[in-house]
Amino acid sequence: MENKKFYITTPIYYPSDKLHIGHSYTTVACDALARYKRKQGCDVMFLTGTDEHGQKIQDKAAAKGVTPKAYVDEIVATVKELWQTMDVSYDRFIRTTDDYHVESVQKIFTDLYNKGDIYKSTYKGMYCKPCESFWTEAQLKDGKCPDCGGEVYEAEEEAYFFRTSKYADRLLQYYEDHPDFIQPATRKNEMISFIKQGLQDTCVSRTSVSWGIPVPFDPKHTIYVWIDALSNYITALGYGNDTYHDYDKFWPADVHMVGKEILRFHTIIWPAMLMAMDLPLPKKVFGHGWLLLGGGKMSKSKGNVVDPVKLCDRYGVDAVRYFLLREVPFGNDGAFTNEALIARINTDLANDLGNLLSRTVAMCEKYFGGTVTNAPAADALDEELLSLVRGLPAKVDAAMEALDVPTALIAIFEVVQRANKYIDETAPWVLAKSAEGKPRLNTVLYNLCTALHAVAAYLQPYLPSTAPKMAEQLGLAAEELDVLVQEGRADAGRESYTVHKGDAIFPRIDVKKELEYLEAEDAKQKAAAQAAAAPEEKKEEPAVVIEDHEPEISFDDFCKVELRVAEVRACETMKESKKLLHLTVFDGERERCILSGIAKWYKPEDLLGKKVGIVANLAPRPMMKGKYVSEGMIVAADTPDGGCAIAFYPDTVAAGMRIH
RNA sequence: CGCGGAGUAGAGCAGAUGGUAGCUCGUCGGGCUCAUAACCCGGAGGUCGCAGGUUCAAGUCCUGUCUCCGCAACCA
Repeated sequence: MENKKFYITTPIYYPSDKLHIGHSYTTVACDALARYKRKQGCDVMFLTGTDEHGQKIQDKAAAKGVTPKAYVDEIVATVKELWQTMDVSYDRFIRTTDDYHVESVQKIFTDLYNKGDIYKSTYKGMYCKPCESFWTEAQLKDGKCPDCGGEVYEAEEEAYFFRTSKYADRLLQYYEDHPDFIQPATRKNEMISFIKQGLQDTCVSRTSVSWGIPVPFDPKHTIYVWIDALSNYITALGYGNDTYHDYDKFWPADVHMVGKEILRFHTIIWPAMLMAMDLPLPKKVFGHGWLLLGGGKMSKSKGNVVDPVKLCDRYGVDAVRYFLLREVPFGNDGAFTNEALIARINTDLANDLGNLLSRTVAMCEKYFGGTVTNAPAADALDEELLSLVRGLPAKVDAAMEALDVPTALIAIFEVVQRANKYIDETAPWVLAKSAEGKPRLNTVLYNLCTALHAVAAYLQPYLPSTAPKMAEQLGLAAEELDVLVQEGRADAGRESYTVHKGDAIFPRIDVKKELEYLEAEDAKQKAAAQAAAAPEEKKEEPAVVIEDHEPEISFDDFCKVELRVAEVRACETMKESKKLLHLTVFDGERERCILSGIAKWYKPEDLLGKKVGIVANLAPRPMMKGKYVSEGMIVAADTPDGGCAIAFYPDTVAAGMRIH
């Protein structure tokens, strides 16, 4: 059999903060696929890494008083630790700050420039010098700057653009010729309609961001995310550099696994770049759903991130891996809850799998001193169990080929469930009571061992540390599991099994106790996030770690922010927007219009007549394509649930009073 | 106004090409005792968001409508 190759990638993660369980989800899914392919004998390249450039990291590092590189070095160390903790078997880890990547990216950029697919242009628009802002014709107010009302003039702000628009037709054609390119299929239509709305060329350089790869022939420009980040999938193989030499072997990639939020970049910009470079396109891009928490996407500022390290420490890596791989339906969003996590561990792993192994091994020892021998299946019940076992490889393979990991696991657990039922049907403890029942008893236990042998073998990619434990109890060498998967068989047809009882592979969790513990932990974390989000709050809050500090400013700088009390004189929802409230406030001198993105949490009547704090000297901002101008900002604190809380002043405070 | 997704048993979800409404958890009842108070069987529970329409037949197709959630315009 030829040695097939398999190249799979995770997105490269942005190390502005520690990674959370959502990142683990993507990466563990890739790991399962990579491990499965390796077991089948494929030559696998599993790539992951970090995307380390850009403004946000530059800012974060500055706030912390360290260089960007030092900042990301620290985070990247935690990323690698996380993958080690979670048994992620990546073959290569790329950092966009790696020298070889930088070298390749500069070559790619130059190459595309020479081919005419990257061109230098300017932002179209009018520039207002005092505001340092560009405006489109539509945004201008009477031909003047909508911010300050000053004169604007055409300016020549340079930037490089990639000709994405040129490839629109070829992309659509490609989707049609390769119906499996975008997975799952439902997302394909979104991409098609996005292209049909008309593609803009992509801005691929910035002059305002310094933390990045310089454009080699024009160093005041920094290469902006797309070309830098997306090309990691080929630079990591040695494209354009001499550090690696696997490009010919592994490109095109078999799968780019990405979150649905970045699917567009991977199915439009990246393929267009490859077309421009005359390189083959990846075979599949899979946009998976999100692991939702409390109905929303996880985010650090909401204080609702789940730390995978904590979970692994408490429940074991394989339990967490199993939850991630099993709980989220194929291609859909899934919810993370403590209850669901514990339920999965208890029901599937402890009750079904762990207990099956335990009872089987216990009976082998109790009735036969540990050794059961092969005997022909004599019964319809035996055949039912064994045929399910024999059908397992095909089911798992079909699911894995479709990248449907949960279905592969379901197939494996069907065998587990059938085996538990088989025990009930054959009632070994009854057979054990009579001498004439002994041969039958041996057959039953032997068949159970066979089923468990198959289960352990096929579980390896998903539960890499559990499978060997099972093998040990079943008296199998680790290689004996591999042989089955490699040959696509499930019925080992072994002469005999000599088992050894061991510890429970998944101890059952006390649900009530555990939920109490987890809720206490969550509350702790929320309090920390709340305090971090509103550091100016009172001291009675528990002491917590505050992240996102701003750099120190002088008192004079603070005084530049004119905070004032204002009275809400009118407040309405807007038919044009679900998120905005349209407020008319009196600031002591005049009424002004403020649009605030708080409609989700406040009703007009909640605010009407109230005294609130506003930023009074904030530059007016045109919104809704210039239909409205918002003249200020309501002062509000973030809340842990992602909402916000507005501070109200007592009626005794007159509108217009300064807030310090 | 726009684009996309979703509304099916208490909860969470399946239900290509229309033909007796399924799964997991929970619940109720039973069985078993080898096993991690685990395992196995059975029952109850749904007018499939609402209103029309096509059809011998619609959760499944069509029209309208309500609600929820994302995305983009817009949360200074």
